[in-house]
This record gives sequence, structure tokens and C-alpha cells, in this order.
Amino acid sequence: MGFAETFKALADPIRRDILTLLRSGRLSAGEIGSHFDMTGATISYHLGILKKADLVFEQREKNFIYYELNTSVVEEVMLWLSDLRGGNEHAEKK
Amino acid sequence: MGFAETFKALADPIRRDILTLLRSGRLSAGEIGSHFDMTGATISYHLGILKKADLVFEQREKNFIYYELNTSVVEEVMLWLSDLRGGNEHAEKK
DNA sequence: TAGCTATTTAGAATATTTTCTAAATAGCTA
DNA sequence: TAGCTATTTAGAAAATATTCTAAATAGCTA
Repeated sequence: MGFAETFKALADPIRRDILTLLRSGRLSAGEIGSHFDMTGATISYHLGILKKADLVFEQREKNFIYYELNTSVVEEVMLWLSDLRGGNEHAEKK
Repeated sequence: MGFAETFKALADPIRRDILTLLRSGRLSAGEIGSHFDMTGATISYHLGILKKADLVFEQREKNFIYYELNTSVVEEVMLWLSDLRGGNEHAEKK
């Protein structure tokens, strides 16, 4: 946790593509990998980084590992950016 | 332009601190540098990265260079994240 | 114009990231 | 349990990022 890891994870186009894939629901590591022209090992490396950044979490089932988007961290990043942007001082905490 | 550069720029804690400093208004390179324990050359390097990412723009005045936050790119990033997060389908374009 | 002051650029050292191949792990299935 | 299938881990190579010192640029000011 920490924005450094989160933004670092988001900085890579492949990792952003993975997150976009997960928008429509969870996918196994293999299913994710099939969308890219890279070895499974490399996909695993990227998934590890997304996981460390808490942008995804995994669910183990049979001998598959499913990855799912963690929207709460996406929210946190949006809040940080919103605070940086400032100026919406009427957006009151309710 | 492109999210890779933007997120990469945001990934570094010093650069995020610089952006936070700029929340309350523009500052010269020197004023920014005075908040950090690094050489001016290093600050200049980080400012260059923020500038390439369009997160800041510069205004030259006398022999100072002032940096100012570019909130429109912050907005764009928030939109991308908002789309990733999904699920707020009642947030209609007006 | 000579010399300041502010900032950037160049070049080099070190650290970090990304990718691959090969091997390891772990859980099914026959 | 033997051998699959899915995925990760280890180790190494190549690319990129971060920092410094030293030098360059550029605009004031006296």
C-alpha cells in the first residue's frame, strides 16, 4: 500500500490493459495471458505487481488463480487526485 | 501525452510532493528545490518529467521559471480511473 | 559589458524494471 | 500415485530511471 506502488503499477501499459480486461469480471492468469504476446512468467510478474499495489486480488479455485479488480484502491487514487486538483470545495463530505 | 508518462511521473514520491506544493499556487524552480534535500539539477530533472507528462507548465519571467499545476491532465487521469472503476452508470454525461 | 543569479544540460555511476528461459510448486485427474 | 495443467519463482540480460558533479545557457543588474 502506498501511492508509489499504485502509480508505479499503473504506469505500465500492459498492466493498464490487464486492469481494463478485468473491468468486465475476473479472469484466470492463463486467460489474461492469452491476450498478450508474452510468456506466462512475464504475465505472472505483472500480476504480482498489480497484486502488491492492491489493484487486484486473487481467488484460488481448483488449480486456477482468478484475478479480480480491486475498485477500492482505484477510488483511493481518485481521491488523492481530486485533492490535488483542489477547487471543488463545495464537494462536502456527507 | 499518454497515460504511461503521466502515471510514471506520478509514481515518484518527490514528484508527487512537488505537485502537492503547487496546489497552493505557482513556484519557481528554486523555491521548489528549497523544499528538498537534492541538487538543483535533480529537481530540474523531476520538473522535466512532470512537464513532459503535462502535469505542470512553466511560465518564464525575469530570469525565473515558474511552475504551475495543470489540473486538466489530473482530470483526465481521474476520468480514466473512473471508467476503470465502472459501475457509476447513472453518472450521465450532461 | 562583466559578473551575478537561476536554471538546465551532459555525462557517468548506481539502482530499478522488464523480459526471457528454465526449473519449481501445487492441485487435479486417470 | 504418475503425469497433467496452471501458475509462480529464480536467475540473468537488457533497458530505463535516478542521482550526482561539472559545465553550459540565459537573462538581470551595476
